[in-house]
Amino acid sequence: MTPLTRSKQDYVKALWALGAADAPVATSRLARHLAVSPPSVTAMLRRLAGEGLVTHAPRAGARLTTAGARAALRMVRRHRLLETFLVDVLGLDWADVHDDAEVLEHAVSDRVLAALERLMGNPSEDPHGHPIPDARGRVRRRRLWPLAQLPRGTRATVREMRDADARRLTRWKELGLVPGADVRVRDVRALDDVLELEVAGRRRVAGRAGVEGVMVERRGAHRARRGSAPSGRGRAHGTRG
Amino acid sequence: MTPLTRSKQDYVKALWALGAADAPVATSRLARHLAVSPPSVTAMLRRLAGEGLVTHAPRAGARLTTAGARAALRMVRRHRLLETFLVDVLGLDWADVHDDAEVLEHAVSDRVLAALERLMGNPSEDPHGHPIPDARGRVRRRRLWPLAQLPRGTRATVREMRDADARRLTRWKELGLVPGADVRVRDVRALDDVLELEVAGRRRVAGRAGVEGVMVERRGAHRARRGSAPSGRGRAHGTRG
DNA sequence: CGGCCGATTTAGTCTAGACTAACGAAGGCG
DNA sequence: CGCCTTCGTTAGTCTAGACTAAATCGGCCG
Repeated sequence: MTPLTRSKQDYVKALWALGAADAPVATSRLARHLAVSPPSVTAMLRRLAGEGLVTHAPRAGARLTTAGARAALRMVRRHRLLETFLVDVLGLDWADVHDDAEVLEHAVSDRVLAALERLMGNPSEDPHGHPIPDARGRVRRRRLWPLAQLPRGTRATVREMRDADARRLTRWKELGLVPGADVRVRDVRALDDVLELEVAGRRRVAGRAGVEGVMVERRGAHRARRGSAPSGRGRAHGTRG
Repeated sequence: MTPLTRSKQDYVKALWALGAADAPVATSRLARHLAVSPPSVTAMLRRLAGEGLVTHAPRAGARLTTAGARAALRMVRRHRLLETFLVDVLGLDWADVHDDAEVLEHAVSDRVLAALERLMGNPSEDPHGHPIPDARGRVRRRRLWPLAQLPRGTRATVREMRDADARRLTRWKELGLVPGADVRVRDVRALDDVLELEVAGRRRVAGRAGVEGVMVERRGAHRARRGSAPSGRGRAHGTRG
C-alpha cells in the first residue's frame, strides 16, 4: 500500500474527529473542518474510498473503514505524543502547541516517534488530558461528562480539554481548569447560562459556552442522572487535540 | 515574500552544498544531487531566479544570490540542529539521522527550533562536527585538510565527517574516526592508495577513498606544504551533513 | 572549418490537490 | 403537489513540481 499523503492523513484524522460513534460525516462538515471547499472533499473521499479507507455512499456522507480508523488513530497517536513532547520536554505553552504538532505529526518517522516516546517514559495522556493511543491504535475509553452540563452540587475531576483554540485554553488554565483539577458545581444559573464553580478551592464564574469542551469525571456520591448522557467523543467543535 | 516550498528549500540547500567558493553549479550536477531530471532543474532554477534567490545565466549554471545563500544557511542550520537533537537528546545513531533531519528541517517551526536549541544549550557543532550556523546565518570557518591527503608523519585532530552515507559513518566510528579523535599518519603507501594511521593510539589501515570526507585540523610542528590546499568546503560527493 | 557529443533547454504530459461555476437531488413549506 | 433552498456533485481550471522526448548550443577533435 502506498503511504498516505499528508492531505489524506488529514482527511482520515478529520473523519475520525468528527465521526462520533457511527454516524456518517457530512461533506460540508468535513469541508469546514479542513478549511477546504466541498468539491475538494467529494473528490478526496472518492480517492480514499478507492483505497479502502472510507465508505462513501454518494450524498450520504462518509465513514471510516477499519483500515481508515487505524490510519486515523495512528495520526492521533502521533499528534498527542508530539504535543506532550512540545510541552513536557521543550517547555512550550500547552495552549500553543497544536499547530506545531499538526505539522510535525506528518513529518516524524516511526523511529523518531519511538525515541520521543521512550524519552518521555511512555506517557499515557497528552497535556490536554487526551489519552494517547498505543502503537496498535487502542485508546483508553473513559466515562466523561461535559462540565457545562453537571447539575448543581456535583464534584468532579477535570480530565480533558477538548479544544484547540489557544485563547480558550489559556483562559481555562487561568481559571485553574487543567487536567487533574478538582471542581465543584456550586450553582447553575440556567437562565443566565452561568455556572458558579469552585476550582481547586477557589470560586469561579463561567458561562456555559465558555467551558464547552471541558470534560470531567464525576466523583463522590452522585451518579449520572437521566438526561445527562456520558460522552465518548466530540460535540460540535470537536476533538481536535 | 512567499515562504519557500519544501522543494525550493531543497534546491537552495543543494546549491549551497555544491557551490564551493564561487563557481556556478552545473544543472546536471544539481540534478544528480537532488535525484531529479535535468529539465526539472532548469525549470526550478528559472522560478528561483524569479524570486531573486539565484542567478541563472542560461547554459552557464546557477549561483546563489545573497538572499539565496541566506535561505540556504537557514536550512543548514536547521538540519544540523536537528541532527544534534536526534543524536544527543533522542539517542539515535549518528550514522543514521540524516534522513530524519532532512524531513524535519522543513517541518519544525522557528519556535520549536529555538526551544530545541535552548534545550541543548546552544550547541556549536553537530554530531559530525559541522559548525552550526547562528540564527543570522553566520558559520564558523576553519582551516581543515582532508585526512586522505596528509603527508606521512602528520599529527592531526579529526574535526568533520563530510558524508551522509550511514555505512561509511558507521565504519569511521568503528575505526575511531570521530570528531575530536587524534590521528597520526604513520605511513602513506601512495601506489596502493593506502594510509597507515594511528587513531587514538591504535593502528589502523584505510584506503584513501575510504576516508574521503574525513576532515582534520593539523597539529604540532608541521605546517601546510605546497600543494596540499586547505579546503573550505565540499569535494565531489558533498557536504550534505 | 565541419562534425560530433554531451550538456542544457524547450515542448508537451502527468499527478495530487486545490478552486469556482453550475447542475441536480431532496426535504420543508406554502 | 409543486417550489425553493440547501447540500452535494459534476465539469472545467489552476498550480507546483515532476517526467520523457526532442531540439539546440558549444566545445573539442580531426
